[in-house]
Amino acid sequence: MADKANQAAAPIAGAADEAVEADEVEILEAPARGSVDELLDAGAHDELDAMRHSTAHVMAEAVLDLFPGTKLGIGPAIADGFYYDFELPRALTPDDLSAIEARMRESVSANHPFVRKEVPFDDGRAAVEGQGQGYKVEILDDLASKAKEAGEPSPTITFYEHGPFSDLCRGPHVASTGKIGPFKLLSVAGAYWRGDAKRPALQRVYGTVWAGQEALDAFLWRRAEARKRDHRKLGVQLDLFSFHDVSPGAPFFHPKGQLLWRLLEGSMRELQGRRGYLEVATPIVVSERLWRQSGHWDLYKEHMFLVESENQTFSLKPMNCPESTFIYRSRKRSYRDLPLRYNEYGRLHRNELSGALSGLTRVRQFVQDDAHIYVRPDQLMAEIQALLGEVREAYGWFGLTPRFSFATKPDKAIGDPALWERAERLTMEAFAASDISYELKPKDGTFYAPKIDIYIDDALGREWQMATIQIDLTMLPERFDLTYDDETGEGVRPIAIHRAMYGSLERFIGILIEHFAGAFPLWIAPVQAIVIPIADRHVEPAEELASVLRSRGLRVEVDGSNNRMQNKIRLAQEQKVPYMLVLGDREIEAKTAAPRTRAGEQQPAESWDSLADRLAAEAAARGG
RNA sequence: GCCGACAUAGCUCAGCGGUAGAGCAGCUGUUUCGUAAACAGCAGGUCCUCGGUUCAAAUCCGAGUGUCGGCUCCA
Repeated sequence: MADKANQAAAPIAGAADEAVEADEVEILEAPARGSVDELLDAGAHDELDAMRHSTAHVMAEAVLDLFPGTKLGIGPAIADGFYYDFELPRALTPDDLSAIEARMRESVSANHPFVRKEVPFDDGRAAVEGQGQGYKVEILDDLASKAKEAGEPSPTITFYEHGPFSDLCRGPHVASTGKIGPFKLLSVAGAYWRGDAKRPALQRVYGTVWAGQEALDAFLWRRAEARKRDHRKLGVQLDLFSFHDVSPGAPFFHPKGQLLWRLLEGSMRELQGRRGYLEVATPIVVSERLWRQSGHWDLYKEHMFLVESENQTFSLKPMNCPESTFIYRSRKRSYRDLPLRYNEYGRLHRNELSGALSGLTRVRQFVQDDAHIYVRPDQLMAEIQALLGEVREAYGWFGLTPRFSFATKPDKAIGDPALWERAERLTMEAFAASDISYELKPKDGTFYAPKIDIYIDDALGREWQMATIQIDLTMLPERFDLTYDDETGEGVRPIAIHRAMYGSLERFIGILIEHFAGAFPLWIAPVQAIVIPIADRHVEPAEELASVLRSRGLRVEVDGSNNRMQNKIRLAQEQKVPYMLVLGDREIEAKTAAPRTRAGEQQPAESWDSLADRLAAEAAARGG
């Protein structure tokens, strides 16, 4: 992102350089003011970035003013705002943030111009060192050594000044502090200098700034909305799952959460059955010998849970792939056997850092809807095409539109280059044949496989990486010595495709909760309809109606409590039950029901049977 | 793992050195109601755990556990 921003900013910086020759000093023009949408439409994202970066400078000015002696780290523009890393004598509190914000507003009101100064390297380094800004000195020394490696002299460096504040900075900036739009400081968090746990921990202050008040408000609304939809909160509210300290990083699924899980799993099983997958199950506790053979032992050991027994070391499997090869090799395979599609709902354990755990999205154990497909090289393209179709179908169940990326051979890759070339070409042809566009990510594949990643944007416009398809040319086939006999009886290596559609079921459920804000589509709603009898005398008919609906496979509850109807509706609404069926004298007499949807829509009354047929059909159709 | 914050009833939170509180949920009773909260009563807590300071600790200090915000989107 920052790289992109910097590249995009390059022409501006170039123009500035020319002006510098004429005048020594260049003031960059401020971006045109307007809504963020206008800026984006105008392709002016980098100008918004310039403003964000400028705001970071103003924040640094304020912090330096309030906490003299503060050492500055870096302060870039980021996706929705900016941050700056500081080394401070004490931890910042929320009150400090307000004080910093107030001080920043003064600087903005003063409308200090941003002034660009270009100085020879050594002078700049001396100045920074004189200010006691050790981190900046380190940045400069890195620049110098990089230049030296490239056989170039130390570069000229630039400072940006506004008012009393001066900072080593590549720019660009807005013309003056007054051009900074409405902003807000958001949070403070720890961050290592250069992301390195061995280096000092700095305090990172995050803020956001936008071109206009509406844009800031919209951002803050999205942020608040995301908080409301937080799956950790909704999971408790909707009684789907809970977490307990006896097993950090692992959810306890309640009946409704487990039901949701089984519906997702069932739907995928149905698709896989149609596509000729064969479900397998492999052991969870596996000898370390397997991981030595697969190569995971060296690379992944510290993330594995180890178990000792009778002088042997076992691990809880962190991935399924090596084990499916044992099934492949359990008998001699013929070219006629392929493609062989093994799918497995395997429970995996990965010992993530305790600080990295978070709800359902970062867990220590999860289930992957994994599959390993062994194909002949001549079957590769057709199989990829089929897989792309599977992705589209499965994501369609949730009304999600998948986006695809394709990552090709990295520099340090293993395996036959000709095979790589062929696999990449066939994959691109499969995309073309499926009429699917994709983003090409050159050299971004894994060391053993070109890789297709699938992304979605959720209801709040957040991007999530979901499914993945890896075309494994060498890892499983070579390391586990997989072969099949071709027409001439000669042993040939198959290609192994690793694929997961949901990825981790846990994470997928977390994303669905946030995407739908807990209001699941009918087909996965744990309770699809609730019958609400108005008075006691209506409870028995309510049970009758529920039976009719249940006989069509619908998941139905009856609220037989002595609450008032209004309260029953409110509770059902809070549980995001798709259909509420209020039953009183009128309905019972006519044997009808008039559904109220959770959106508050009142649907016309219809007979119990036709209602049951309609809802059952809606559920069977899946779809978000 | 590291930095910072937080941990009080099932949930959301108040109390911040002097015997533990509210709303919601729960239970019991009354109410039988027409599309987002009927009324009353009752019950509910090793104030995360362990240690320390103090006449006295939910409150202050230390350690542990868990949760939350982060830990290159690089001048």
